[in-house]
Amino acid sequence: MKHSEGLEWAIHSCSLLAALPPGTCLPSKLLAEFFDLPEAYLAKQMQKLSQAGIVETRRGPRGGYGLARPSADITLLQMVEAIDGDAQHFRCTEIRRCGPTGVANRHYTRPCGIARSLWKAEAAWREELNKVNLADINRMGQAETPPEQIAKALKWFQEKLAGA
Amino acid sequence: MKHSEGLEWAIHSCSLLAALPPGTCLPSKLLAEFFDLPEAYLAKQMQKLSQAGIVETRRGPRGGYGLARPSADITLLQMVEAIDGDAQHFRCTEIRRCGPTGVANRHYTRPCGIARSLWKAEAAWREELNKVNLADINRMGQAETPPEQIAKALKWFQEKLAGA
DNA sequence: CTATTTCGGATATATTATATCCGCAATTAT
DNA sequence: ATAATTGCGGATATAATATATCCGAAATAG
Repeated sequence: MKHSEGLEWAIHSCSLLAALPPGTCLPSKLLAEFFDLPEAYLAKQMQKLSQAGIVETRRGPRGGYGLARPSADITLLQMVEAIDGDAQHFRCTEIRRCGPTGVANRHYTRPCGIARSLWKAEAAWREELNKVNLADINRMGQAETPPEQIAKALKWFQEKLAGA
Repeated sequence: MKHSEGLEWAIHSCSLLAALPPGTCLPSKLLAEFFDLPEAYLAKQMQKLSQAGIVETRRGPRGGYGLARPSADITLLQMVEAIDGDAQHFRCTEIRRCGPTGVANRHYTRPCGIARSLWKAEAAWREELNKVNLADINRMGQAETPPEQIAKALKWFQEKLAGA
């Protein structure tokens, strides 16, 4: 019961794209360098975001990944589901029907209380994730990121994009 | 991002113990037979419940597992954490501090908005799980379990406990 | 005291996650 | 056109975790 490590990478990458001027396109090489992450595996995460329609890709020189929608229209839930999948965390195998005291399937009309309770909690979790979007995250980021880092990052991108 | 399969087994086993007369003690062999599950692995789940103080164990003849507390005092969250662990699902590795634009650790005063948002959603999930206890689950079970199965189970236990 | 029952830690196997590599297709700058 | 860049998808290797089993130690009934 845990998130994949790539989730953190993917969300931070989206957050970075949202912080830069709209339409900015960053290749996986640059993203990996910025966060000091393994490029090939980060690219796999971005690929998942692309398949989910969260980022758009541009191939070829000057290509890379860019947000497919305004940051306010990309929720945390969408990113989480893109990376970790949208399957329910609890999969009921209906063991209540098994064993010597089980009865015919038609007698079971709805999921058992255990499954319903666990699914209800999952729903609360998803609801909370759906309340937060990339714009919110970047507002928080602006308040909590050290000014020194913001300056450093601005300078770094200027040099990188100028050099290319 | 998913629950272990043993979670379903553990909760159903607790639910069964709560449904039987207080103080009832069932060995893993009987539990496994009742749900048609692999005995050795089910015992592992019960072991976790025991280590978490949810069930008490009695070794030797006539031994087995029994609830350590009244069913109203055992929450779904406690059982979930006993089986799947109580670690946070999202582990922040602070990649914001890495790479060429990171600054000294002392400049970061609190977790980033991404981690806080994900943890908040987890908190909502735990809160929901903590609202439900074993007594609730069994009330639900009484309403949704086919009467045919209840009768069958009663008979099965009578025979089993008489034969022993 | 002894035989039996049952739990619990150690161990093995299977599955999944993590990480990498390479050829291909698409795009762009020259 | 051509060469260079970049993402995509498949194939593969390794690490971590979940799943499953076994056997010894502990406890009890008789």
